[in-house]
Amino acid sequence: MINFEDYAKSAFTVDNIIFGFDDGNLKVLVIKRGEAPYEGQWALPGNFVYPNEDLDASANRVLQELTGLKDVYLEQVRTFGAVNRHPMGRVITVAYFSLIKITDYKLQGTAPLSKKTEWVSIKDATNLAFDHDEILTACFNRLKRRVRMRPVGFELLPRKFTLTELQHLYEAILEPSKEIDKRNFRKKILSMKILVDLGETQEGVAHRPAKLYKFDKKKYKKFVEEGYIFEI
Amino acid sequence: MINFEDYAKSAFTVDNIIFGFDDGNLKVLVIKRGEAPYEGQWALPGNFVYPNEDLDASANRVLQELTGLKDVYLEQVRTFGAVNRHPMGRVITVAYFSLIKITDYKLQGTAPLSKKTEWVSIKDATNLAFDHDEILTACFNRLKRRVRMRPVGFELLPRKFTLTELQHLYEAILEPSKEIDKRNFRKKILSMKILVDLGETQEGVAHRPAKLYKFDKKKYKKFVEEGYIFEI
DNA sequence: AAAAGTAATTGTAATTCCTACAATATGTAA
DNA sequence: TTACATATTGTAGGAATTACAATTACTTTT
Repeated sequence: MINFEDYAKSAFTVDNIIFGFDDGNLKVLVIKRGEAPYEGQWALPGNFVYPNEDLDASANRVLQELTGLKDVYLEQVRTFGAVNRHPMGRVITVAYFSLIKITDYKLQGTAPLSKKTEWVSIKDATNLAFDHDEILTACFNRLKRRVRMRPVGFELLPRKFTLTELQHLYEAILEPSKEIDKRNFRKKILSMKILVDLGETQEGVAHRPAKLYKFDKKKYKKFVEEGYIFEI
Repeated sequence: MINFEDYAKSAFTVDNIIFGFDDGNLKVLVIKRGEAPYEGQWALPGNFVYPNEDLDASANRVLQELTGLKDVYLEQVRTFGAVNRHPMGRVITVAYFSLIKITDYKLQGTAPLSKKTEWVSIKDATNLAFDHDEILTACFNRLKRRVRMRPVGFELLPRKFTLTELQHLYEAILEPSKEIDKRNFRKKILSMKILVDLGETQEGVAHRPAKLYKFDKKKYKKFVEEGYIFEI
């Protein structure tokens, strides 16, 4: 139970919007609130920033408490501070988003918290508590832009993936735009030379198995130093 | 004199980095601090967020108190909250930047505050108080990106401008990249059809006078609704 | 064993966009 | 009248983007 007196007249929090990709859909992790305000409603994961905690550290903590994961992609998006955004006082929140490999999360299994969590498709994540609809929209918009300018999409895929999976990821995120041409997408991605053909293929599929690739982070970094600019 | 007790254990502020364009150079407005900490050092303009004030409103207030201007381009950039960024306690700051027509500021003349302010070229704005060097860098980087994806450069120019002035503006902001080809720049900008030829020319110059243009905001908005994406 | 089903893989031509590059025009100052 | 300073304009070559469909490799069904 949070005692608001402890946080003085005003408080600040971080919210960490956790994105995952599963079953061809972009998903976000939501939490059912166990206490007022908005008890019983779904909300985005967040927490107060501790007095001796940097902002990024706080966002990472929220992630780790929920998923057990650390060292994942994390990006600050925007700070929300409308005077009445929190019914119990002035609370300013710094919004972050994380990109995780949803399979890793599944392996962790039980979340170490008693909170009820759920992955929901981005389009179904509405009517959230507080101003979380607005926060989610801002984070999703940022992700759409980010994914086109930096190779962060790989953070959402398993280490080994097929080109079709990668394309589906882009389609799920950029959705409203028209669908992507298979040949042109492959041409473009492969021409970047930041994927490694692992020489392996899919197993257990009822059709021609696809080749598996992985993202070559070191090579990408080297290219960046040489002035390369990722864009899709 | 600020009494830190009033802001409890932690406080939040906004910093508003005010950019102007003058004499072919991108400039920022800095303030000489009149009190501890960092007394006598240059700093970025900022202030505490009042209890009943939204964040954007707070940033606008900082701008207006300094320049008398309102209704100018304002954008939130990032929030800085390192535990020890402020020597007198935990202070989290939300960084914004504003783009103003420096000529308008000059007309205002005397700043209504007793603070000593100065326009300095972006490259000379170093050794600022607090973590303001880092904040300025973040805002400048954001501006570089923004100016290529949205037609915000016009906010820094007088209402009527020449194509050469516009090009110089882009060169000043994107500087480190190679200089822009005159013909290609004009072709590109004019092909966007978001500039209006005012049918007037420069006066008082010792050479062929250039045509004056203005940015057609309404037309741009209509194009955006039709799916147009500005890029330079 | 053959056929049907399913998704993976691959190339080319047309078009659009980007880049490099220099001569002429229009004003003021000497 | 000449010198000076900057404004204005076009074209050709190369690069990137787009549109578009047949063949391949594997599993499942008959």
